[in-house]
Amino acid sequence: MRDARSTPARPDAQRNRERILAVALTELTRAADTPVSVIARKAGVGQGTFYRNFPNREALVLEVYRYEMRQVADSAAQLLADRPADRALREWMDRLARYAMAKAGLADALRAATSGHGSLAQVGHGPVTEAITLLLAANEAAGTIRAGVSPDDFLLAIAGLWQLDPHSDWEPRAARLFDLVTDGLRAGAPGVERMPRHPDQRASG
Amino acid sequence: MRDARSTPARPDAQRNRERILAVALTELTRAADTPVSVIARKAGVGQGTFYRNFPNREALVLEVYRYEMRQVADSAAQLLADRPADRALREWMDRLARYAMAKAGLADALRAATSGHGSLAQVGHGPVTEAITLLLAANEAAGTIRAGVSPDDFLLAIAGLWQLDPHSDWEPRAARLFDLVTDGLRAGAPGVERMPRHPDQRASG
DNA sequence: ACCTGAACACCGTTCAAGT
DNA sequence: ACCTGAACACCGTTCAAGT
Repeated sequence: MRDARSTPARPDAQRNRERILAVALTELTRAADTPVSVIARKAGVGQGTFYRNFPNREALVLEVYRYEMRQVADSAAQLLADRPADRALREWMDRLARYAMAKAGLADALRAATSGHGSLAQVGHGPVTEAITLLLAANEAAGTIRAGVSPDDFLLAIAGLWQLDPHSDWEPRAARLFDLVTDGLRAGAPGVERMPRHPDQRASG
Repeated sequence: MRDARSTPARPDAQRNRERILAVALTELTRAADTPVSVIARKAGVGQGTFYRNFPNREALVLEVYRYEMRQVADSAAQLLADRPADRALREWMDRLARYAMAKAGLADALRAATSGHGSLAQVGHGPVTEAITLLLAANEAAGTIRAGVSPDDFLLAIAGLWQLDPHSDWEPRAARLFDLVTDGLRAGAPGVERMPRHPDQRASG
């Protein structure tokens, strides 16, 4: 492993690392249990080179998954600029769901590699938590959710997402989960006296 | 594997199976990655005997975890006999949380063994789903939750439970999750006009 | 029938040898 | 410095040989 403070890697070494990551994304999405040896071979490097770049298999999987999560996380700011806070939150959840399902192979790889420590939802921790913080703050300010809900609370409430089977008809189940969570967040919010139960349902980003 | 229709096993063979299960419960709770060879040895049998009783490691872990889940599931009926429906539901969730945390080692073993298929929450499927069905029906009848929530919806909403770290201060986080879910279930329920947000908090079974 | 334990297949990780 | 790939350690599963 090489950190930001050390001498920059030789360009060819740099490229090795990137190739490994690219191959890992493709390969682990297809089959979560692809051996390190196969990933190394397809990336055109020896196993030793793999372990020069990553301390172990888990570190690789984590980095790949983290990168993917950051993509969704980063879209939150834009959504908030375009729509009312409650619509932005719901659209973001929908995107998260699509991402989580598209990368389910990766998620399995992560579960297998990190069994025991580190839960799936908290992987993008930096970016994802930031995104949720933004979304919750905007909604709290708009009076569309109650105060005092932490990003951690929110993540825990939607954790069921990662239990859905991407090969199944997961959309309605995710929608029902989001409806329930939305109602839970709304309960006791200042802007809510007699509100329809989950009005976002009729909309589609 | 031997199913119910075949000739009953010899008493000594029967005892082997039970010893394996007992050792597995202890050992997997302590360390989720205990090898099959160790479990077999501590149970006093050869590896071949292990595989005569279980098709693979996953089947063992599943059977142990399923048995543990059934314990919690079966307590639902009694709770409903003793208390109002909403209190019974909350107390049952609290018990489920304590069980899930106590058996976290087992849960890890299961995650590792079944990575890809079968989510943790749905393992006890038979008994657990039955228990939830009872609890939801009673609450719907009492007007304390809205109609049309399936056991599957409920399981998805509390799935975050299995992400908590049993070595951490998980109780308040579980409580906040349950509060949010309770509010979500309550939204739009007939018996609710102006209800306190989550009144169960002040109570303790 | 049922049991044992050595043998097999396979994977993650390391390291001696090379450039 | 960095790379390669054979070697090592370890685990799940099978199977020949025994009772």
